[in-house]
Amino acid sequence: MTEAPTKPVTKLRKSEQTKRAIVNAAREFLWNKPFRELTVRELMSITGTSRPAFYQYFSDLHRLMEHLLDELKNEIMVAAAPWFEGVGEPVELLSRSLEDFVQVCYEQGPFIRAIIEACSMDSKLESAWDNFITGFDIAVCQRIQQDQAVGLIPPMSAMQVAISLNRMDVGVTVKNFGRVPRSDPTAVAESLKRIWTLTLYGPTA
Amino acid sequence: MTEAPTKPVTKLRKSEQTKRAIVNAAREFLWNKPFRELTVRELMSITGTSRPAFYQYFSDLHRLMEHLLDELKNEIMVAAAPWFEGVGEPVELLSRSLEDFVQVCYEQGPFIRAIIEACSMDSKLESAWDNFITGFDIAVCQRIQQDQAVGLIPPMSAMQVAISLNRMDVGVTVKNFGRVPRSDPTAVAESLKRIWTLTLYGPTA
DNA sequence: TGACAATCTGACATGGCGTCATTATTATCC
DNA sequence: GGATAATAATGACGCCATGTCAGATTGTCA
Repeated sequence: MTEAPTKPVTKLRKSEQTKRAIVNAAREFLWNKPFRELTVRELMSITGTSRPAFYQYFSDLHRLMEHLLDELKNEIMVAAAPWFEGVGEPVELLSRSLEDFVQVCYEQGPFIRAIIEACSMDSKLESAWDNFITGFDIAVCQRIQQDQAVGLIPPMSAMQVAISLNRMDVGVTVKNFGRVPRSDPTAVAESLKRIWTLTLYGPTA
Repeated sequence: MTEAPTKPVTKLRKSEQTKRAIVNAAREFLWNKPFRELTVRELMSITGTSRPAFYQYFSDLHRLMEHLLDELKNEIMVAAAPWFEGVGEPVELLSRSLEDFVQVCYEQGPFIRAIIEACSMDSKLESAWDNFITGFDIAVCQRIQQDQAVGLIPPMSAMQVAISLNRMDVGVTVKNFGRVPRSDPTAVAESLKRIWTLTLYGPTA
């Protein structure tokens, strides 16, 4: 995904290996400590190699976070897919999607928080995150309009509601799963499911 | 509020004046540019005085943001008060509180965003913000439980729902009002009112 | 083995930060 | 109004993290 297509197949063993080591070190660090305390020196001291070596793989720490964001995107998209694409009982689908979504957020909580915190410090990363979540807004909006067309969801500003519910998910994730020890994901999922379904489909739980 | 009670009344003219100038310069800056671009040098160049002078009033930029947070707290509290304390039709009160709340968020949007962004960079400011919003969580939670006791709000985890709805408000504020040009506050308020009332009081709009 | 490319490193320049000791400016009192 | 004490502002300093070299080291082929 990040690879250029015209790249020789051989000779990249060691390089990829070191890059992976850096990413792992970052994950290890960010699981327990906030992004603002992450420094290139400390990060590379975890991996064992020297500080300038970092810049061979990422132009700065924010690019590293962009890499984490890319990896996160995939996981999230898979989890949320059912409600977006699926045919079947909408309330049921939404419920399942939210459960899977919350599960991913639980597992990735500290990383998600780190990415969001890093956004405040870098313009490009901020744009990348904004693109990601705006895509989500649009997807939810379309799904709402789809169900509105068949009368399942009452008239309302689909986009505004989509934005609101998505921002809620993000905030709830950061609050409950952003730092270890994390909250119980079941209770969080229950609450989110209630708000989403009540807002969109009314009292049909 | 920030003043110590045992302070001589005289002799503070010039000092307060300069401090005010710094805060104003910060507001001017943050209305258009993100917090990460705010530097002590540039800030003081707006006021005309030299860089070290800044440290006579704030130990660093984050303390300055803490000051903005204090000023924000007051405005928000006043706006949200009706639903919290008031007696009367709960749905009506909630509706009014949300409208006033959204109005404040609209007016203060870029500052709110700046405060939140600054939180990522400073542990103390982060705590201050967390205390603020946690207080809000508790207040909302209590209000929910109060209405649950009389059967107006169905059984649900009051605290989880309070947290979720509050995080939604924050996220929506940052998204819609965080940068100029800002969205139309009426549409935003409509959407929030819908979600809050549907979630808590069911279809009674 | 020789030599070429990939990878790493020590050393440097930059820029913002926060803190002095010192100077300039107020404010107060006689 | 002028002297004096308190308060405010300044220039210069050291610190720390960053990002970038040129050069050394490593690994891999012919």
